[in-house]
Amino acid sequence: MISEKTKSGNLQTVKRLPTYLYLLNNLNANGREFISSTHIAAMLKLDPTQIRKDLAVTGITGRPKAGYSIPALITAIKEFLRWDNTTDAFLVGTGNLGSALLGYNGFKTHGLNIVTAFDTDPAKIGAIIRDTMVLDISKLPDLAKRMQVHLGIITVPADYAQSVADLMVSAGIRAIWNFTPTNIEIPPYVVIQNEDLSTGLAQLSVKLAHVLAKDSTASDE
Amino acid sequence: MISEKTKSGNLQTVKRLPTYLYLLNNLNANGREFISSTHIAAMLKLDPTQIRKDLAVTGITGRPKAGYSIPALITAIKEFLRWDNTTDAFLVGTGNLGSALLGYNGFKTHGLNIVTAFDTDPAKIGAIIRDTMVLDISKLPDLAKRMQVHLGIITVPADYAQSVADLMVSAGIRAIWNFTPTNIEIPPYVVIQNEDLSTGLAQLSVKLAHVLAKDSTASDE
DNA sequence: TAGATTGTTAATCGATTAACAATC
DNA sequence: TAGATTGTTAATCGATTAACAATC
Repeated sequence: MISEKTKSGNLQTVKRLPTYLYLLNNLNANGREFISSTHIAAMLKLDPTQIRKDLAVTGITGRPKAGYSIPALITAIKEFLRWDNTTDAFLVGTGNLGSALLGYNGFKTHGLNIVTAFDTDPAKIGAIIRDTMVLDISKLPDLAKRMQVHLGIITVPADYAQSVADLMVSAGIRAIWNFTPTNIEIPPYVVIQNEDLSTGLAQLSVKLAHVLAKDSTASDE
Repeated sequence: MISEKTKSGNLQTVKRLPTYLYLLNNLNANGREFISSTHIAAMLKLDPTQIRKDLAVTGITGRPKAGYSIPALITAIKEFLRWDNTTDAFLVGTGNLGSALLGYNGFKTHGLNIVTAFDTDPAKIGAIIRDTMVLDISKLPDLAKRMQVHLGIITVPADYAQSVADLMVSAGIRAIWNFTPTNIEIPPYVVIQNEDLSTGLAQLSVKLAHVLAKDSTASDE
């Protein structure tokens, strides 16, 4: 029942879909049934044509004058993002960030289920952090194969990121969510998503400097 | 001593600079003094021309045959990103993610100093989380003005994000790092950086589905 | 010197935005 | 009906990549 054309859309579109989904869920909770691209665009300060192009990848068509069915869009976006089914994942590294991710409830509505956490620290192994058991990392390969887990989350110190990734790959993990600044090398049949916070901080720093600089030159404009 | 041309570069370049910086710091720690765009490109799997274009925004020029001075690049990138001086910040919301950010040591090397945390929960107010004091949110406006804090980090539940942002803006905060999925409305003289994890998860989900789908159609290629 | 490398201009690629006929 | 809205093609914009003279 997956779209035959596999019109996967571009990655920029994929990045915007969760934003639309969040907005649509709010509208839906308010009992609203239809929404036009014009209205979505106004709320998100985006271009209406872009909204229509983005929504087109879900296969949902709108109705002239009425717009798009909100429940239909919600279902279709979730299906497109594979958030309609649960994907099991392993997390390695139960420090501050790892523990925070284990406790983040939002993942459940995004089809992500962190089934087991791993660490090397004997003080942590055997513990239960936010309802998730922490096992010795040596147990990962065997468990990954038995549980058919394909997604791995890396929240270890940067120096260990590559070796954890290597272990994951050898265990059959096919997708890695990397929260370290390390540039991890992986084979072509594995995908990686880098979620390094310093990237966002860099952008914010530059933007802040820019907006503060404008203050002093305001008289020039 | 800030560049007179204010050649701010594009945001894509800014996103890549922390990656270069991390790599350069590693090379520097190994005692290496020069590196060419060709070698950086090979290590990061990027285009050499893109590396040269990106590095040009820092004002550092390379030497034909030798490449770029690693220490000079490190200094220049840090200066460009404003990571050479410390910026004070407030954090609102001391849940799982907020606590994790308070404990993240990496921020120090990026010039970010979270001076105070805020919450509304009486059980948390007065506590000290990872060496940072937690105050009642009602203290934020006064303190922001007295301490001249311009950067705010939002790690509250999504429903409260807008009201926290409004409070920050009224207190003189000029840059907001938003970790909620909420589309926050801000005046034009304030900048925002959205760091919603679900965006990255969406991309990874689609990529994983794509790579798993390839397995079954491998015979077609 | 010979050749690896830079810095920059031109060409290409991809994503965003504009224009507009079709439609309910 | 009149007009708000869709879906799509064409135009524009911006970022990446190719080409290459200058250079150490």
